[in-house]
Amino acid sequence: MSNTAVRYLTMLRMVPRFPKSITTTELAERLEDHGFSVTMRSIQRDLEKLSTDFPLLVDENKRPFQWSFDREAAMDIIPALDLPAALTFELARAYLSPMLPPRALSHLKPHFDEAHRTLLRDKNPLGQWPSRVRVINRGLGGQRPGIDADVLETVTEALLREYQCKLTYQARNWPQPEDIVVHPFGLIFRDPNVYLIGTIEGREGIRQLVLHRATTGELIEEPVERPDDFDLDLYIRSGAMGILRSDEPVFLRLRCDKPVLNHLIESPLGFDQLTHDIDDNTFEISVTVGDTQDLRWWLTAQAMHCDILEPAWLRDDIEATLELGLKRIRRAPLSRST
Amino acid sequence: MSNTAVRYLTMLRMVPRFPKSITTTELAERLEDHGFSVTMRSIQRDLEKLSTDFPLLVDENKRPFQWSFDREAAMDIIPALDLPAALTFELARAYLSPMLPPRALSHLKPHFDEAHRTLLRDKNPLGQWPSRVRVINRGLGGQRPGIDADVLETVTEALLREYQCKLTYQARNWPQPEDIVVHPFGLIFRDPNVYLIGTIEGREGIRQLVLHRATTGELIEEPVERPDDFDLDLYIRSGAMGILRSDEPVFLRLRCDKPVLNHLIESPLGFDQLTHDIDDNTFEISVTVGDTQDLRWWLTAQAMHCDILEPAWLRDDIEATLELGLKRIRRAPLSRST
DNA sequence: CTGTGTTGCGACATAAATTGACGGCTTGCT
DNA sequence: AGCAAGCCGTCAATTTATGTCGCAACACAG
Repeated sequence: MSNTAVRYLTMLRMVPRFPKSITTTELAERLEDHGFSVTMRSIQRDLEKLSTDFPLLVDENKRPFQWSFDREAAMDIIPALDLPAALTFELARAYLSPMLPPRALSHLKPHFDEAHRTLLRDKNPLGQWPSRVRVINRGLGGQRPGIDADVLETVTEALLREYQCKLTYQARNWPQPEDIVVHPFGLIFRDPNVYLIGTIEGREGIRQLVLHRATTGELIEEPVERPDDFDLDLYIRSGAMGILRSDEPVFLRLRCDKPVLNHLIESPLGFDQLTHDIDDNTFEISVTVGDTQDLRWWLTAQAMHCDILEPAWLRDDIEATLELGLKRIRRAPLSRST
Repeated sequence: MSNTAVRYLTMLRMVPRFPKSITTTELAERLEDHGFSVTMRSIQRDLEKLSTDFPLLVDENKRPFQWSFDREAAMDIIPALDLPAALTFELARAYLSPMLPPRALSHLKPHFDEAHRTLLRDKNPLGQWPSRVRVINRGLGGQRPGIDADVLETVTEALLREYQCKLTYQARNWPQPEDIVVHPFGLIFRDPNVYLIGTIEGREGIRQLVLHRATTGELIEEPVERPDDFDLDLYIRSGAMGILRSDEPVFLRLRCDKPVLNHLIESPLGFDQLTHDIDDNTFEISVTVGDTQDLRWWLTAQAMHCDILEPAWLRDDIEATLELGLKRIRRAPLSRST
């Protein structure tokens, strides 16, 4: 194939989205790396030709011209999205919107937009598609705390490139925001919050920084100092996040009422789930699951619909939770007591 | 710009992923629509040239050659994903994997792969990125029931194009699978299941079909017969899905213990949430939320950490749930009783 | 302010490619 | 068998792409 066309494509992929930019000289080098040896002149001509068909922006003020791709511009996918794929993108957006911080979502926006356009344009003359599909999200529907535009970007880049970064941060118990230098070890997305795990320069111990408490972020091009034996999984399992009570999986055996918990049969809790009917109104399942907070919540709420046959300690746990809850709710303040 | 290169791009976008295909003749027509008038001969030549640089497949057995794009092939995005965008894709995958049926996810796979490669290749010589980020999912971590490859595809296409479709389906109370013709009205994704809402030809009433119970699907190119006044949102709110107890939002007032429920302060349950401290160990929040099943679960499990000040009926509800649960768990079968 | 190096751009000649046209050939269908 | 559609090789005319040169504009350092 005429390597011209391929070179065009390669060039297009090299031009970054707007805030960033690239110069002809850089392009020349990078093309060289890819095996295209062409004159600078050609690159200049190419860029101009391309900008008639693609949303390329030039800043002609700085002298090595700064070329960038329109920030919002639709992405071009090859091959074009087909209908099911586009629909899947829509679903993804519905699922992710309440889960990911808005800033992160914005990176996916051009892609979602492309999918959206495909759905509207392609075959659906009525444009009625949005009225045909609904996603019902689980959870309490809380809001995600807002994360600063730059902070997330800085932190992810620092993490991936193993650099330090500077954050303006105010922990819950700090009287006021401080500028801190962080050595990032890892990032944990846990439903409502995003945690940066790392050390703060000049202070002891591994910290968890809740990203929405940071207001500014800046990359520092200094290598991270990290203990060789740090391991994010071990850190999480150590209980530092207060999530998993234990690393041990739980072998769970439940006796469930039939109409109410039928969905357990069709959506097993784990890969090894075994189900067998006891009588017309009862069935038992046995399955290995992770010992999570959510599991306890669910069992607590379902206690009236099932018996926890095993493990005994978990049943005792739930019983205690129920007991404490009931005790408290019974001596609860009157509704109008504030 | 030389319209050759643009034509190449346009052609590439027209070639669908593998199971589907397109012929030179079709391409000629569609290119004509896009304003490229070229000989068939050129198109033939183009396709051959392109296939040296792109994973194009040809079936030369059928006589109008069938061209398609490699099903698994990496997508090409213009411009290339930058680091934060690629990371966001990774996160999206982590969040979505347990949420979406595998078949739907497979449509996103090429895109996730592209992101993955970007992360590994681009700037991260150590390839250590996967050890740096974790997503901790909520929920019980159950499996999604498997949905047949064709079924989801057929159903989405039927929905979008307003056609009927034929499914081999076995409802829970049917003795054996039957072939039914469905008039699809809408699709509802609700965490573990996907529901197709519509009518069955020759039977009364609007049905909910759980997609994983269908084994085959086939598009029927006949227009859907749907009441003009059908509205998916109204349908859901009518309680048909057994989700929302009421359409009415709940005005919730909680008195919470401080260290345990601190996260409510930072991740409000709703936009109008107001918080005020009572003393060092207690705070109150008031907020409007949807009356969902999940809300009740959560309140039940949190009963030991907070008082439900309002609404009284919800408190009574939770109290009843706790009471029944406790009663049941206390007279539960012994652990070794099976 | 002045040189120096870099970058952009117009022009031009050459090399390379694209393209349509034609004709022979295979394949599938009637 | 006959016909139509589609694939492919070939070729000449045309269009493009590319390197090179020269000049101008700009950036920067001294």
